Amino acid sequence: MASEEIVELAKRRGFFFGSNGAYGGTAGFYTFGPQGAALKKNLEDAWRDRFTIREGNREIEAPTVMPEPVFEASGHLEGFDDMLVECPECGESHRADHLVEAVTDIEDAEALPGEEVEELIADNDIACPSCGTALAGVTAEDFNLMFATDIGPGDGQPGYLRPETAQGIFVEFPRLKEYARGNLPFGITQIGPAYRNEISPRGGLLRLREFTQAELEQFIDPEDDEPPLDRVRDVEVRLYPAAEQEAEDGEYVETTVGEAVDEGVIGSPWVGYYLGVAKRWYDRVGVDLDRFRFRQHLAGERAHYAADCWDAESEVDGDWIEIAGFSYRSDYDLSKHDAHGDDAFTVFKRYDEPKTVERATVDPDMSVLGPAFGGDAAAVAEALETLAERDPDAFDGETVSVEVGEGDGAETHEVDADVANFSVETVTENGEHLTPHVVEPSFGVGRTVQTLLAHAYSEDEVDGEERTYLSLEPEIAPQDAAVFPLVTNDDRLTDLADRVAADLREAGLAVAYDDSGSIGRRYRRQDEVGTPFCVTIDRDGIEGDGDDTVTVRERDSAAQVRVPAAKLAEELAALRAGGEFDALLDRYETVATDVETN
RNA sequence: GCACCGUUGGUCCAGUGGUAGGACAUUAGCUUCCCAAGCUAAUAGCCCGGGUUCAAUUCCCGGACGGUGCACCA
Repeated sequence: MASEEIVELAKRRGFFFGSNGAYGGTAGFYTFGPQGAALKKNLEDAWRDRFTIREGNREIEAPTVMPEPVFEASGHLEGFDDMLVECPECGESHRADHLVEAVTDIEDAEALPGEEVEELIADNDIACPSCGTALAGVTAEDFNLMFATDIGPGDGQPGYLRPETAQGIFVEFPRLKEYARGNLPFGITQIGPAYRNEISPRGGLLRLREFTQAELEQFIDPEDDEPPLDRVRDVEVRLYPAAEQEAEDGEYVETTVGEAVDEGVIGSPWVGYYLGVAKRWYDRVGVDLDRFRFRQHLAGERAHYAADCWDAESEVDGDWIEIAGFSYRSDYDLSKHDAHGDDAFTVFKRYDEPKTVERATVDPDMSVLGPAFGGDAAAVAEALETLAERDPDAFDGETVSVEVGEGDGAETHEVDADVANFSVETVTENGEHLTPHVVEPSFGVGRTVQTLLAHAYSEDEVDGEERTYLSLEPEIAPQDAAVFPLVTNDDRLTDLADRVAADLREAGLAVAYDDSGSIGRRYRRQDEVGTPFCVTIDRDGIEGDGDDTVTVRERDSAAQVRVPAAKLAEELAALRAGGEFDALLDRYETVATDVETN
């Protein structure tokens, strides 16, 4: 399949299309049409079913706009931008930090301030790689990939559209841990939009400026918590480890989750567990597993906090695209927010047995320190505490000397040892505060939609006529069924068709009704949007002795079976929930149609 | 951001310095008992702005959008 055909079909049939066409269009923004929105919603429901409900996690919904300090803490404000220099001669833009790194020993020029990078460019006579023009004196412009906005009127506080849904979970951790009653492990999910002001949006739904993520943040105790690996131990996975990617003739490793974890191919059992869960889920929603792999991030591609990171990749139109990332983020995110935010981003971990420890403490007599040291008194007391922990022997003498202040203002004070009230106490510790580690499976919903369409796109011949159809899973297809009166010149058929469609809708099924054109044309319309079952009301079904029956036609095979109208909603609901159409062929009368697919 | 190419009914395309044509689709009617059938009719379009010109969908410049390559992708 070619993605042009998908794009054309998507536009024509209402899956997705570039937004704001009436105003010239806006790059990086796509609108999901009726079919696409339904498909996407079904996919999100399937994700929620698997990663929230069945994993015992809880879902939240956080705002998409967040204040600046959140991103100071997360590192996005500092690290989520690129320093660009534009050549005055040829107009080419280059990464300023990369240019500097290329000619100096500096390894992380991205961390340097702009002025310094500009100086380095001038001092090293760096020239434009494209045309050779000297770049000295050219301003290094920061281009931050976050959308900025103002919160509130006037000089309200600066805010940003979240570049990932994850931050909405991390910042609320102090409260979320309460809802988990302080117990690890627990998982929080969120499905929603995220925003990145991409320099160059490309490839339909593949790189957008607004896109939907489905993320799970699994909070764990790194020492004690282990994933239920046995549930997925036998799941077969195609792995593309970093070592194989770097090798001359690197190959896929076909193995099982259990083996890969046991042999250390997958570094983290938690990551391994979610690779297994995800693999099964991708199969369920209709990803072609022959065009699917897990690729490990190369060392250089990994974020510095990620111990191990794997992407789920699908092949679309000859290219491998990232559709999910599975990373072990350690305590990076929570530690950052703990340091920047007001609340504690830790949980209290109770020891199995309370520990009795001897601890050196001081209880300085402030009524002495106060008059003696004035404004420095509090600092002196604090210094005494620190000293007691570090060097209890210092309190053996008559006086204790502590240093207060920093740099030039530093002062050494002598304190009488007995004023410090030094003692070694025996205290009972019931536990400790620990910063949970985070395992993050993060899914791109739009990219998965694109994958499903590409993998479902099929062409064959029915009765010698070419047809295009989407072989979508019934659970995912935008419509559950379509209802047709075979012909419209018989009120009995149209009346029953109306009734059948209404009944199915009342039963919660998404049903299309179509009485326009020939029956073949109507089948093709539904085939092209992937409707798995078409229900046709014909005269044979109403003229017999017994109850009314209708025919149900399966999309891919065009096989038909005659089902009592009264049973229809129940049977279609079962099919949507994963039932096999072939089982209907056994239980009901099949309909000879002389139709051949190949 | 840069370079090249492109943009004509809903979709896919043809074409022209004097404002356009096809195919498919859609709608209505006739016909019609199972896979894009037929007949009749209808709806519907030159991406936006500026320039040249008596006249621009067509030529020129700029922009937007799309494709490809470069760069980028925490």
